[in-house]
Amino acid sequence: MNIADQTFPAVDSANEDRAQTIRDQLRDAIVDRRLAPGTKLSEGEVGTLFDVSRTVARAALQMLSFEGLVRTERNRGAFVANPSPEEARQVFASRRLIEPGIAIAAAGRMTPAHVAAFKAQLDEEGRFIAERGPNARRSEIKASGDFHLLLASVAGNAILQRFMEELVARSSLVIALYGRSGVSSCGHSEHMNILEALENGNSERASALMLHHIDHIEADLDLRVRGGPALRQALEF
Amino acid sequence: MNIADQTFPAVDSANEDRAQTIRDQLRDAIVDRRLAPGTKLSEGEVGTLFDVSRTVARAALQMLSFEGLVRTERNRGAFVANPSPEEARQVFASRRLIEPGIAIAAAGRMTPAHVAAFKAQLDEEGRFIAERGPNARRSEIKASGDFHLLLASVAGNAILQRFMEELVARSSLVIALYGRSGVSSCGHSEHMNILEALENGNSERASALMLHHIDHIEADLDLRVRGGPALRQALEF
DNA sequence: CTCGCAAAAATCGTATGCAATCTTTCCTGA
DNA sequence: TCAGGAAAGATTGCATACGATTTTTGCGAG
Repeated sequence: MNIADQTFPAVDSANEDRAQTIRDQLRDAIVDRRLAPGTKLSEGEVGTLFDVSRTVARAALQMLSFEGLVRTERNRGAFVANPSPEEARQVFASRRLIEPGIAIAAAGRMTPAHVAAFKAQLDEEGRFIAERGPNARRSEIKASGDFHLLLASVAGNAILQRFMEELVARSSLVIALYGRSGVSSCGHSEHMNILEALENGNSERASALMLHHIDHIEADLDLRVRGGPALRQALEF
Repeated sequence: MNIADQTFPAVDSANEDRAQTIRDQLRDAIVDRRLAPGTKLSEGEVGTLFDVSRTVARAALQMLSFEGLVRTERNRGAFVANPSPEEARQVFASRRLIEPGIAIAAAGRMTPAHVAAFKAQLDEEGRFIAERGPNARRSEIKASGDFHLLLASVAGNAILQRFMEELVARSSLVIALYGRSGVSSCGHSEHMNILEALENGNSERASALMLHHIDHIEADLDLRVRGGPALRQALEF
């Protein structure tokens, strides 16, 4: 897969920072797996695709590299990240540490508006699971991540929210790479249980459910190294 | 305080990324309080000081803005961050969530070499506390942060380590801004207690001590808004 | 046909230039 | 004297240019 095969919506909200817009689009493409891990993102190509100069494209790539979604090598360029099993484990270890606390914080701040937003989110999630098709799975992974991001935004801590944005994005990459199959529908019901606990203000239960949920997601991964990591990296897969 | 009043060591390890070196130096200057919150960091000045073009200076400032140490405003430039009391609370809320878990992870991975490194670190910390002088306090804050960074590196999770780097740096800013006085010596003894628990592999105790330690640090802050935050921001203080 | 090496092409790192925006200065009129 | 506003200056956003490094291509020897 080459980045030139992608098409990107025009950058219309021009007033804002263009590099940020490009970063968001590339992040979506990576998380959606439209850009495969290892894909080279050359500054020139990105610039041409988004109709900006290399300067702006470079800034966007730098941002993604901070988030761990792309890896940059000096004088060689930027590549869509290809997380190792060890990195995958660290992503989930971090989530286990942070997300139960976020669930507790969110439980104490739920409003009816939040509940409605969660319901809408879970509805959409359910719809993607019902669908069966090539990009339904992508949408499903994305929607599942959005549930966790919504939770983080309710928790009301901007720093933790940013951490979660990074962790969720990296998780999506990891799931795409190492995911076995269908914990997803199971995950959907777990999301609903978590929401129920949140609605009842039962923070302890929400926290415990979240912890189990993360364990389940990770348990669905196959993190055995296959073929040796050196070869994989050498082949840029 | 103006950035031009600062002096920076020459960038000698030239082979590496120059923007990164500049970022590190600026970060040290901010954390050490040699650059006051609100100080303008113009691309041109930074470039001149480090003898690079604005392109490179800009990249360094962008990195710092990702870490939350500088705030950038479009068409206006970059300023040393001036965390609000609310931001300060969020920093410590994040640390309360993450650091006890880091302590647990670290307790299971301590080696004699790690213990020695911690002892050296605590010795240095004690030396700075003994000293009394204008920049002894700076060094003290920095050394105190280094203890937490050392702990994070022992925990062996690169992602959490990066999160902690950001949180410790922002904490240093917060302490410099809102710190009352001398919990620091008290903090030193708490560090020693934590190390003791780590040495004994008593992860539960290390975790609990860490949580209290963070509480103590935050309790020493005076987070009441003085003069109204709008005014402060308007005056760039 | 394959291997090795040199030339060509592509890509990156960085400096610099120009237009747009913001800030400061200074002048004018009340 | 002071408010208002225009012009000058400073600074940022972005594009482009050029040397340095890497990758690819092409060619000749074995």
